[in-house]
Order: sequence, then C-alpha cells, then structure tokens
Amino acid sequence: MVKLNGQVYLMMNEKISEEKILNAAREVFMEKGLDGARMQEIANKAGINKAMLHYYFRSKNKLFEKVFAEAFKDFWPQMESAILSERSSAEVFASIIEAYLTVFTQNPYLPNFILSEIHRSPEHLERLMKEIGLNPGMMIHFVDTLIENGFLKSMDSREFLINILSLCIFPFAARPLISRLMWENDDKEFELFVQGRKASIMHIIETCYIIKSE
Amino acid sequence: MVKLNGQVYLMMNEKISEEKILNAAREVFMEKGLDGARMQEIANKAGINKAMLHYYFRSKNKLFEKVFAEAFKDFWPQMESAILSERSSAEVFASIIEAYLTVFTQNPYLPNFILSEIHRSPEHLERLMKEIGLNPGMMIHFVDTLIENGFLKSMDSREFLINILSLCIFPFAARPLISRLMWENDDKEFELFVQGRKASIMHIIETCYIIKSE
DNA sequence: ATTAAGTTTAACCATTTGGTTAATTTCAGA
DNA sequence: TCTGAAATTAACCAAATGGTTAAACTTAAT
Repeated sequence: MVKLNGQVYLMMNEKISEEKILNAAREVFMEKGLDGARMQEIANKAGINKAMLHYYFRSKNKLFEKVFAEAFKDFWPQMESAILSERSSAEVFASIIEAYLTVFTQNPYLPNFILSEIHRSPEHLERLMKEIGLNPGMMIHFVDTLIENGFLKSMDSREFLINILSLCIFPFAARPLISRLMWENDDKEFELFVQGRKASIMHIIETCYIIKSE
Repeated sequence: MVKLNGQVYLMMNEKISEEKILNAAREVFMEKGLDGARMQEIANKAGINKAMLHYYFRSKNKLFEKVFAEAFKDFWPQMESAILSERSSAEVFASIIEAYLTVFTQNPYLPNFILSEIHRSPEHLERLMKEIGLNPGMMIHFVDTLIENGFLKSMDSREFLINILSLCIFPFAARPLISRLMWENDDKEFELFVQGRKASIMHIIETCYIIKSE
C-alpha cells in the first residue's frame, strides 16, 4: 500500500494476492473448518508462500474471521430488500426461499460452515450480528403486520420464521446423509429435489399460514 | 481382560476406565469436533493418564469412531418401534417427533456433531449406516402405504420425511443463532419454544398432509 | 538512477500434539 | 505367597503446525 497526497493507492499485486488468499482460505475453511484447515494448504491453493498469509492477515484466526464474516452475510439473504419490494407476502416469501436455495446450491459447505461456528464461538457470532446490523426484529414485525391485516393466520411469528429457515437450510446442511438415505446418493435426484423445493415449501406456507393474498 | 476356562472376565477397573474415557471423549468430541478435540483434554476430563486412551482405543480416530457410532444411533430414533406399534399414523409421527425433541434437549451438541461428520467423512457415514442396518426404505414404504390407503394426501414421501427431519433438527442445530435472533438469547424462551414444538410440527403435518385418521 | 515503501521468499523456531516405551503397580488365581 | 497377565504411569519422541525473521525483490515517484 502506498500513501500519496493523503490518498491511498494500491499496488498492482496487492489486491491480487489478498484476493487469492481469501479465495483459497474460503475454500479450505469451508470444507475443513477452522481447526481442520491448515495454513500450508491455504498457501498452496493460493499459489503463494505461507508467510504471505501472515503478512496480509496476521494470524489464522484473523483470516478465518474475515472469511466467516463474508460467508455470514450470504447466509442472511437480503430479506430487507425482499420486504421493501412492495410485493405480495407470498411473493416476498418465495423470493427469500429462492435466495436461500440458490446460495446453498452454489455453496454446498456454507450451511455447515455457519452452523459449526455458531456453536464453536457464539460470542464471535453475536459480535458479527451486531456489526452487520442484522435485524431480525424487522422480519418479525413484517410477519406480525401480515397477521394483523388478516393475510396470515394468527400464530407465533417467530415459529413461522424458524420453520421457513428449517425447511430451506436443513436439507443442504444434511445433504450427504439425506442423499444417501433417500436416493442412494444419486446427485441428480437431489438436484431434482431442490428444483421442486421452492414450490414445495411455498405449498406448506400457503396451506398452513396464508389466508388471502393482497 | 482375563481369559479363564474359555470364558472372558473383566477386571474390576477395566470397564470403569473404558467407560470414563468414552464419557469424557463424548463430551469433548461433541463440543469441539474431531479436529478441535485434544487427547490431553479427554484424559484430564476422564481423570487418567493420556497413554490410557491409546491403550484402550489405539488412536484418536478409533476413539472418535467409537463415540460417533454411539451418537449416530441416537440420531436415528427408534422409528421402527414407533411404526410397528400399531398406532394411528398421527401417533406414530408424534412419537418420532417427541423422540427427537427429547434427545436433542438432552444432547445440545448432537445435531451439529453429526452434521459435521456427515460432511467431514461421508464414507465413514455410509459404512456406519450399513453397519447399524439403517433402513430408510422402511420409513418411505410406511408413508407410501399411508398415502395409498388414503390417510395421507398424495405426495412425495421422501419430501415429507425430509420436512419432518428439518423441522425437528434444525432449530437445535442452529440454537445459539436462533436464540439470539428471536429471543435475545434467553434460554427460558427457547425452552418454551421447544415445549410447544411437538404440537406445532404436528399441526403442520395434519394441515398439509393428513386426510383422515385411522 | 536512486530511494523508500510495500511485497515475496526461504529458512528457521517454539510449541503443540498424537503417539510410544519401558518401567511400575494391581490383582486374580494357583 | 508367588506368579503372570493386565492396568497404569511418567518420561519421552517425531512430526506437524502456526508463526517469525531477515534478506531479496518490485514498483512507482523523485
């Protein structure tokens, strides 16, 4: 990094190396977790010297935190934007569900990665939740409003949200088990299952919770 | 271990040490995973010398496999016995759900522990599934029969089972996150949630899937 | 070309960690 | 009480691992 005229300039290779490290670290950490990951493996995968990892991120933990912070944002899809989009409640839920299915299809290790860290260091999780301004109250309030207006049946809005999360996330978190239990580990079958999943979850929501659409 | 008259006798302390090791190992592995666990910590918690771990279980991996095998059985509650119990389908589902909620309430780390291993070593999982004669086909067939007999709506029985698993397991797998998101990390509130969970899941099943009861 | 800053590397280091070994203790049976 | 096998311990070891260091290399502005 170069400072000049009070302005900060990045040298050509800086962004590239940092990026390569983060990409490699994401892969390795996602697959093996903090404890299972090896700095040497990350360096190899990034195609650079191990010392570079420490040069850019100081320590294994710091690097991990960076990777986790990025991943955690993906785990919490843009519910706000979906809510604010002036669409019907059914459409809002559909778009949230779709966001999840897409992210997890593209990042198979993400659900487990987050779930592990949730247990490994809840404090870290809590700090991060505050940092990114995660706002569950907004979702709860959104659902409560729909209930008051008679679009959703009377119920515990928290439970409703937890059910959506469960139905979206769990099948991916347990994919290798489910795939073996249900389809003899045939990937194609699981993909078919995911393709129908959005409609499937929406059907449950509509049957159980939605009274009328706006 | 002592062999005498072709019969095998256990010396007084053998069962005790082995048991102490397994209990300690279960605690540590459940909380920290295979990579995060330390043999020394297990030894300390068991109140014995580290060499004893190897004396009884040869290696960290062997010890882990033993712990995992036991835990995995708990993860798959006695669906068979519930099915064979000649009760109505609703009662069968209720008893399966209750089994899960009970096990996870008593073993908070269990869901995550299994989910991690599912991704860490699917081969190990597959081997174990065969060893304990895990029989998903029976469950699928059970649901299919209920459909044919008009007790359940026409649907994909696999999806139905996955939904039950999701609704039962996920809230525990993500408990620290959910607890913070929904109830400011108040344990009492989560316990209340779990208390109502059985009825809550049954309500979904009945509303979405059950046509008539036997 | 020189400089000064950031970048990259190879070699190195201290600690941790799973695992071993050899000696000692315990204990049931003769 | 003597014996032999199993149980237990303390000390030890080699490998792995996260991290450091000092020197060499790039690069952009003067």
